[in-house]
Amino acid sequence: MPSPTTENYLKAIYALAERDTNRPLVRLGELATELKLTPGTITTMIRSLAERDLVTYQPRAGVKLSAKGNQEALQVLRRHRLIELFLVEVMKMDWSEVHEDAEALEHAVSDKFLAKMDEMMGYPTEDPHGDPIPVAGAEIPASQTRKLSDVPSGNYQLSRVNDQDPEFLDWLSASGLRPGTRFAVTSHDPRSGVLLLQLEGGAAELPIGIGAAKNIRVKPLGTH
Amino acid sequence: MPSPTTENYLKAIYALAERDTNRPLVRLGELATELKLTPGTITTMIRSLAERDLVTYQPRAGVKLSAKGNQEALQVLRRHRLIELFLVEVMKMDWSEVHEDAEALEHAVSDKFLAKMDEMMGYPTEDPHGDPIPVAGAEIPASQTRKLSDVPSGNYQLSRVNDQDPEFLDWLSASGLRPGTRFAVTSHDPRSGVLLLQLEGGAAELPIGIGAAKNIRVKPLGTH
DNA sequence: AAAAATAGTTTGAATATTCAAAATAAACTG
DNA sequence: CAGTTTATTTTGAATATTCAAACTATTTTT
Repeated sequence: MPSPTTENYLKAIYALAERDTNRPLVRLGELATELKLTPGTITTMIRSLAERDLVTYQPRAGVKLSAKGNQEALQVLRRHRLIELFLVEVMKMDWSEVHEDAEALEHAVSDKFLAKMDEMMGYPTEDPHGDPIPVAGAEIPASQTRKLSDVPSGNYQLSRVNDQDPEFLDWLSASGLRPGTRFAVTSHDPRSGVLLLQLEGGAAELPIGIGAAKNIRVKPLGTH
Repeated sequence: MPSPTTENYLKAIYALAERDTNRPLVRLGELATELKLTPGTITTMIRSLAERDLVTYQPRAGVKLSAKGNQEALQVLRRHRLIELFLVEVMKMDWSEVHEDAEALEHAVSDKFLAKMDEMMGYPTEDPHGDPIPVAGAEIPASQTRKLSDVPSGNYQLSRVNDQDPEFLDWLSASGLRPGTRFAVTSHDPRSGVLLLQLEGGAAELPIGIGAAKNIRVKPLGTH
């Protein structure tokens, strides 16, 4: 059984690789930032992960999850997301306050407890942020979504939110933006760095910065 | 925040002190057995706990929880027992399989999550084994119960079970013995080491060994 | 291409936790 | 009480994880 620390490294590598879709290698510096550790620590730990065949390590270039490491990472992710959903659905906690709790619990829940949660919620496939809940043994379908920051004007549905900052999540809910919400991008000004969204049923247009939009993934809808 | 390891030591000291009611000092050897660690390890760790004022340590004699250590221990116990009850009541897990899960989760749950569980179950005062759930800031009332192994013939109500072994717990439930169950002790033979119990509504008498009876605490009932 | 900036690695050290084995103290025994 | 047994402590060492600071490779600038 990998230690919590190991699990966190694998999760971070997975997340970074997915973030800027399909970068072949994750640089160690990114990991240092993500995990808030010093570069030297990362190098040391990555060496150890490589010895255990959890990652492929190319010194000075970066790391990549091995098949084994990927599987591990998906299991952690599954636990994390199932727990988040559980906290929101069953424990009635707010989606903005649920991430940290899940972060701790994901290293402590047994398979049995996990199975109970899963069953209790009817085998859900998405967590409260719209992220897919990996299933043991199954591939995660390559996401059909695009970053809100990269998208032309048109109609979209909010798919996932890749930022766990409670402030941000609160602002999102307050603005009516949740996974599943439909809206139109009415303008996108690269100079000011502001997009304007027209929510379904929303009166005024909602401005959102490019930086924030990077952490939001959307699914294009027909122009209907 | 004490580490999980620290929490486990404190919990173990508390449990051992309570077990043979009010021994002034817990010997390090008992701790070694309880925690399944070598004696040297215990000595080392106890020294560190003493430095942090969590215990009073008398070399070669034993340890005692300090006020601070006691408070810590009670908090861990509260978490543990609330979680056990939650797993049984809400997650529908069997009381015999719940201990290990709680053992892991007790170091990972946030105050918020704990509060939600507490509220959800209506602020319960006892866990599935009949053990009291400590409340922050409140004393635990000195238990009015006696060990089944020490008790004369008469009527009793099962109060607590101080053994987490799933086999044992399963046998107990199968025999109809749960916290709250009423029964009479009809005979107690110190030579054979067997007690006979007559369960309320139970047809035959139930024999139980002295060793097992030591881990069961009962409340005397009037001879009614 | 030499200089400067950036990213990554190495080294030496610290902390927390654990073990095995040797040393010591205390308790028990005849 | 001398000898043995048992409990505890000490010592030396290991593992996992982390840091700071010195060093090195790579990339970017000029």
